[in-house]
Amino acid sequence: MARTVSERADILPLLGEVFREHGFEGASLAHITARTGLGKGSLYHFFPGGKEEMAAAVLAEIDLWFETNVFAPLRAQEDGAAAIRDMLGRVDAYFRSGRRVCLVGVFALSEVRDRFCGQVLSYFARWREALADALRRTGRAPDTAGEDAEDAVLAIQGALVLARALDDPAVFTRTLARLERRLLGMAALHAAQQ
Amino acid sequence: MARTVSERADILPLLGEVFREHGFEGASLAHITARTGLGKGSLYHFFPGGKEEMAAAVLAEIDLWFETNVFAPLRAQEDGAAAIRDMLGRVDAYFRSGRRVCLVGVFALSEVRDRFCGQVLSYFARWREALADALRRTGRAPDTAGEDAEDAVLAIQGALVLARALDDPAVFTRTLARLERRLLGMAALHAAQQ
DNA sequence: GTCTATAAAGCGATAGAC
DNA sequence: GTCTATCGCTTTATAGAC
Repeated sequence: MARTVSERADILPLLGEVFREHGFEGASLAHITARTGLGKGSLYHFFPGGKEEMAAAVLAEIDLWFETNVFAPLRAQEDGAAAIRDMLGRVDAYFRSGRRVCLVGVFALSEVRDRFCGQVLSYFARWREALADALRRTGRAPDTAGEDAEDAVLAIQGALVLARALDDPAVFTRTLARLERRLLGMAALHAAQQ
Repeated sequence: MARTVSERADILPLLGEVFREHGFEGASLAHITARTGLGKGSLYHFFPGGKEEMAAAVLAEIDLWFETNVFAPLRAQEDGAAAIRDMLGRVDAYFRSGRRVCLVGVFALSEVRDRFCGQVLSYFARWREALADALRRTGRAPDTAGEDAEDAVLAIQGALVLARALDDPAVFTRTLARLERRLLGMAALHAAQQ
């Protein structure tokens, strides 16, 4: 691990990995110092609030990344189908084709959800709404777009669970391919019908 | 909490709830003694191997319940469509319509998966295969049944994540309804085509 | 079978030197 | 900004009385 002077932003990704792999409770300071190469002194210099502040900062960084690279493009890109295809590509890259887990999902499942309730809820709610927006632009009926978007977001989370449970990242890859068909396969059809 | 002499089998469900709510690392002996009403002496009398043995016993109990009430009926019931409908009903009841989380899924996501690797993998693999079996009996093409079963199992897990993240159990209920349509809605069609 | 007392280790967090 | 030393508390686990 690099032993030079570091910045808070540099260690956030490393912190993220530790929380992803061990969960909030399992992510001990010992794990964190080992992964980051920083002593407790440095850690508490950057995060006076301790572990809770570290986790909140990681969540905020993840949130910003998804807002910038996933949610905003979903809302802004005029071609809904292209927007959805881009989302699936970025999601595949972010989750390393099923080899990396979703920290927000991990937090959601345990009782630490309550500590980060707002951040967890907002992440998934905005993902669902942004995807529903894009779906409507593909010509999907407004009243089904919401449920279809929810179905897709939840499938991504479930695929991460199953891929890890079965120790088979291909589950995730297959799921993304199926989602593309489910979300876009009928888009041309819908559009043509109008 | 009942203060009389207890049996190992009586405390397993309570242990399950603690592990579900806090995860393996977060489930401290303090939480466990509080929930079960048993002192450490009793706990170590029943589970000499400590927390790890407790978690393994809970996983085994869950496995047995699903084998008996979900997997076996899926494989045995001649009417595939009825078998799948039964599964969805029992899953809805087990997960309390989205208010209860899947312990095996929770374990799968963190690094404790490695400790219970075999049990976690077997649970999901058998669920997927049993459901694929039932799907084939509805007339679904053998080569798509496997992927459709995988999609359903993973949707259930994802719905539990999202329901908790959004603090909205209805996400789970909606997902089960959608799965019934997706798995069986076209069953009559498939059967009729033959 | 259940309890309390206790051991030994690990935890998150702080202080203060550099 | 980084480190080491240390505090006080919680952790898992054991021992032994009842």
